[in-house]
Amino acid sequence: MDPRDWLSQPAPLVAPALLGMVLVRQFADGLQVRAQIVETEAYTAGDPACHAYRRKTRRNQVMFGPPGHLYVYRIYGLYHCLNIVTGAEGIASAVLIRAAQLDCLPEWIPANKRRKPARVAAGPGLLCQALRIDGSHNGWRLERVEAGQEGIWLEGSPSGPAQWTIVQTTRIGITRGVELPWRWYIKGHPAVSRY
DNA sequence: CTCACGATTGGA
DNA sequence: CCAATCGTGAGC
Repeated sequence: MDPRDWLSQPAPLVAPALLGMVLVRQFADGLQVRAQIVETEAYTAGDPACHAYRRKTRRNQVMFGPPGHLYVYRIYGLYHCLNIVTGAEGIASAVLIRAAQLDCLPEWIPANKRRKPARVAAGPGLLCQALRIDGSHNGWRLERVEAGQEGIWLEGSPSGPAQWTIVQTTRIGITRGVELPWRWYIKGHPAVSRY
């Protein structure tokens, strides 16, 4: 299935389907880091917690664009958060990738002995740090590129093998739209940001 | 133009 | 519990 097709569904449908899929981060030097998505949240037009709730602005404009692109924003002036744009073009909708399990430990990860290797991407800010994703990637399209080129893409099938129990809860860290149950994670997974 | 605040994190 | 740190955008 063409990724563009299923990503054009509303974020609350795409978010749980992304669990278990692998976000592949490839660098120009040939290094590839694979991150299995274990926690997601959905944000949509009409959702008071969504950055695009009020209107289209320079920051949120990517969310109004076609699905399959990246919406990356800076948070607290310190970190970045990665979203995958979903839904029909013209309607703001995106899935926040909150946590993932990496297949290796990148050398640029700050040597913090307190954090277990399984948890280097256990949070949206940490995930962007681990995959070296920042504002320069805002608007990028999920697209497999050849070796030697920088790129970000998804692998695996949506809602792949139902080998885990998926838990659905309310979202984390927001002050509006707190009642919407639009957070999903793989039950018991060590890389989930918070339980 | 101003200024309060945030889809976070790490440390006290 | 609280500070770090700064772009955004709502409101004047």
